[in-house]
Amino acid sequence: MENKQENLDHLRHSCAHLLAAAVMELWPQAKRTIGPAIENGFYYDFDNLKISEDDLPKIEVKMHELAVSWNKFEKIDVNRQEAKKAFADNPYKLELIGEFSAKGENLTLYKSGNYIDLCRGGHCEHPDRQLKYFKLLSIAGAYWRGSEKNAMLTRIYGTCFPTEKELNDYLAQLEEAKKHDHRKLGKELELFMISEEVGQGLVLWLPKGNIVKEEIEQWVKVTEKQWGYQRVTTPNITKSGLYYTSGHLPYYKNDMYPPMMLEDGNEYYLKPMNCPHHHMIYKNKPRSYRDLPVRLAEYGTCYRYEASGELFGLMRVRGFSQNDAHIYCSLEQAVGEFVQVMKLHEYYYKALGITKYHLELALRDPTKAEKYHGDEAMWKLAEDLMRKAVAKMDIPMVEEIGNAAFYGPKIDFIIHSSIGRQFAISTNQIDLYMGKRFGLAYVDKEGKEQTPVIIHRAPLGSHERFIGFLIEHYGGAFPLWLAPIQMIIIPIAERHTASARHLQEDLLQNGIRAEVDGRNEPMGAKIRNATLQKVPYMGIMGDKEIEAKGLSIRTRAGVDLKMMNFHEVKSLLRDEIETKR
RNA sequence: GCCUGGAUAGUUUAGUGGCAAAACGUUCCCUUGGUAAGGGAAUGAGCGCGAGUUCGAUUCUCGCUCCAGGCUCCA
Repeated sequence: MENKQENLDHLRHSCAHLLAAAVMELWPQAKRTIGPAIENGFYYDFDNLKISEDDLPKIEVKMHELAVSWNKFEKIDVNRQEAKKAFADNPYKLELIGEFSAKGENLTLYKSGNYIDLCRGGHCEHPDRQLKYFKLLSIAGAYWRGSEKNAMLTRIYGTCFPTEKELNDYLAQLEEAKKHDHRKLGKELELFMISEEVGQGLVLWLPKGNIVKEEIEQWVKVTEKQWGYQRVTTPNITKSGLYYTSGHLPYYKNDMYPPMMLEDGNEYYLKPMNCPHHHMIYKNKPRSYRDLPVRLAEYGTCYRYEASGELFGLMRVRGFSQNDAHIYCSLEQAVGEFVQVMKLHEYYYKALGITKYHLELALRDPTKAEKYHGDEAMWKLAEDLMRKAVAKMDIPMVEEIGNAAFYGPKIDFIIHSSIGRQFAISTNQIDLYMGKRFGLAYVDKEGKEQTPVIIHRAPLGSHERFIGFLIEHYGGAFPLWLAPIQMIIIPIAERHTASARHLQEDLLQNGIRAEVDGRNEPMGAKIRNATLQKVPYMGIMGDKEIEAKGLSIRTRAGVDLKMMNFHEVKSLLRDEIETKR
């Protein structure tokens, strides 16, 4: 398995060489930089190259032409002088050569056909036979070495497979993924919109999308009550002082909407997070160790002024409502509470059929101490507590250096969408820092004042991101309990419409979201429309059905469930609505 | 924020330096049907916004806004 991946990487890296060779033939003035294999293909970055996607086919043709003469990759060992001479006109390669030789690494060139590149190796054996099934996918800008301080290069993405079938399957999968894009489905199914007049990154929930949102929210309220949370509501704006206390101001000012100045001289900010508000509620009265843990939950609306290029459908927005809560507990309770938080995640995800996810432990970057608050011992303890809790679970975890919050490490749940995108849905922390900043306290058994540990958690992230994820997860075909329209009744002819309306009333009374398609269209057209709208159940009503006081049921998957009487229809739907969550 | 590309009826798209096209949708008429599109008619954009070039700009140029693919960032 591992070997297979390695072979694939070698193939793709070889293909990157081929891409660079073709580009250099077509645009000799371009400066090559690097060209690695990546998860689903490869890329190569160039400076001084101005091309558009229309040029990609031309490059592909040239690649096929060149590949014929590439019977092998020949390794050439060189010393520093030789390497420098070979890339004298390429500052990027010179930079790399300088670094490699400073580290004492051997310098190697690889020659294939007439093309030579600086490379540490890792290629396929027979490029002329193996480099056949590739496709250039897109071009993009990318900073040299990933730093926005550096030059913006032109990146060409492509992919390559050992066989034509694998390539075609992958390309078909990309096409399929486009159909599941939540932005496309959001428009087609009328779930949400973003209006230029309202503002970038500000979501307007349409009636159908709002049903999904409210169903989720209702479910969360019931569930979290059972799990020992108390619900609160806090306002969307706050005086600036709270954010100086938290330490977010002035450092994160750029990520907040600018303040409103009031006549009394106070600045008010739209809240970028709910934490300080919940802290104020905790602080509202003296707390005893007997009260702990205190778990305060809210679908809190936050605003963050994300950079315009970051905005992405529902997944990255400027205004959103978080499935947020803060748990105030003693140090001894922290691990147990954190375990419970992770179990709540598992409960939610299992119910929704989300099976692919992992944890990401975000630690601070020790070389950038100035970015972080708090002392060494606090960071160590917070990390240890979270690791202890994770050890009790069976969820894969990766570690990321440098992604920590400024006041502590965090653990994100990353869930994988059906079309291969990954999203950080939920951020969780054991926070040993903010309690002190906000002067939070409880009285312990000995009558001494202690600072509570704060656990931040948001299993379902924000409504916006989470529903965006669910749209892609289900491909728009929501389970019955979430479906905006649960059943559509299709009268065959106009004389059946009154009975259809009558049944609709009955279903509505039974808490089932039913509609009637009363248009003057043939039944086939109505079925087609309901199927495209991914309505779970269609109920056909004609003479036979009225006669038998029944309904002929068809699912959106095209399965004919035959005629049922009204009572059976109702219990079929009610049972499914109640059990499928 | 940065790079590249885009913006034409409610939606999806075609197109042109000289009156702006189609399909779907919507409305009406005919049809009253048995499991993924029955027929006809009408309606609807002045081509993202602003400026420039031109006799004339939706089309060319510049700026801006928004969208897409990336990069960077993400309390």
